[in-house]
Amino acid sequence: MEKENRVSITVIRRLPKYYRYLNDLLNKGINRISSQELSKMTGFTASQIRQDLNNFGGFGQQGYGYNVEDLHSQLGKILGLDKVYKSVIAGAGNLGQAIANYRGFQDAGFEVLSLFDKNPKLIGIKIRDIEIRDVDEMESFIKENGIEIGIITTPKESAQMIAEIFERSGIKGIWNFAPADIKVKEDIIVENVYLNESLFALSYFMNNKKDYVRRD
Amino acid sequence: MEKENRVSITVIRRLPKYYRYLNDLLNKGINRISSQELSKMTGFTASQIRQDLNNFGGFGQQGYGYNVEDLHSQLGKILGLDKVYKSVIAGAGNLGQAIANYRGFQDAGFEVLSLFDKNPKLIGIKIRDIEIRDVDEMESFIKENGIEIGIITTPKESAQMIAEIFERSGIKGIWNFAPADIKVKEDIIVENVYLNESLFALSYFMNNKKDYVRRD
DNA sequence: TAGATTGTTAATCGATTAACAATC
DNA sequence: TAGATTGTTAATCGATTAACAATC
Repeated sequence: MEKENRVSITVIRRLPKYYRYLNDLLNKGINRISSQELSKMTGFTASQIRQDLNNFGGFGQQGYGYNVEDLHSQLGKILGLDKVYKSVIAGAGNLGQAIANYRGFQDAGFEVLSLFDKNPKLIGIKIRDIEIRDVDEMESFIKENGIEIGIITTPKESAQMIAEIFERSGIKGIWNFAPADIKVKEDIIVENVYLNESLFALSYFMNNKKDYVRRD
Repeated sequence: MEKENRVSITVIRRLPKYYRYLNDLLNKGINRISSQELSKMTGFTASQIRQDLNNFGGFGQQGYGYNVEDLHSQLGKILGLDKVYKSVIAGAGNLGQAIANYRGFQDAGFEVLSLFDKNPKLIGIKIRDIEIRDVDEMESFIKENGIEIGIITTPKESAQMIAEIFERSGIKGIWNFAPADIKVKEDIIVENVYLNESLFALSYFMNNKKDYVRRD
């Protein structure tokens, strides 16, 4: 809704972290927090935290700090977590099933309506009430059910083909776990989770410990 | 081996991407590439690519570009992918099983020797030859087998406890999938994969499309 | 040799940190 | 009122881009 001049991506990537910490505070029953205390928890500087939050408005109060519940709910709105998103998972292997099973995503408003696979052995099986269907039915399922998010957990060879089905079906966002760059039209948002790249970075840091110990 | 003054983390995080593209080129039988061509493929500027690579040495040749096979192998060495790492997975649910099953990691030299869980129903089962053992045996298993990497795929409530077992056992690097910050002694490298944060970022970008369409 | 492309320095841009007046 | 802490501007730091001489 804001007509801000586009908040930088590095800021956006920190928001979910703030949100998570605020959630922890909420669960602990703490209802007031200063940027300094948040700094200790998150490792970001207090200055940066205040700067980040002020991209979206002045949520704090001088002399007091931030109200945890309020800030949590504001960040939730900013991140779009006040809505429910319907999603499907393409690829019903272990990773797809792991995501379908994970309560955390459902709790945050991301609902998985179906898994899809081409393996006949999997088709018909249910993961926590969520049926695995034939990938041939995916396009019509997405259209009929107003699915907004498509999740790719297939091998990389199938990723582009799946992405194209998503595109044809009117999907708005793709969460891609395949180690491949998928190409879709510009207004579809693609968020990649490159597990390889994360593992390789771990490997690098392990081999160059001296330089990176206690990095953040 | 290098005694460089510590290459910036943003550079390190791009290396696995270069490595992946070079791997694709290798598989296509292409043996020569310029920074300009790499730029087109990766979306990074040619200038940035040359800068990044020159943190580690001059791998190119004026007037020619880079030899794909050579650069690939150099990056592999830099990332530490020329070694084999022994790892164990704590948490034998879907996510743990997905990782144990994923050939890509084994191919890159990350070998999973065992999964661990506390659920008696899972203990004894094998995932692709990899046995699921009782988490009570984890510490001794790690010590006896010289395990270097511990992977956490448990619910967040158990993550810290698992991390402490890893620490006691002499683990050198932790790949953490639990949405929690784990605290271990400084010289253990921790690489976190926060799936929630990735999903929330997707949600944000979907809700602010106008500003972020065709971001990179 | 002429053309191409690197390696590297300098210029620019953007992000982080510091500082402090405003104010609860 | 005194103390605390924000919101915000200015200063610093670091990362990216541009430019070009070196050289294959």
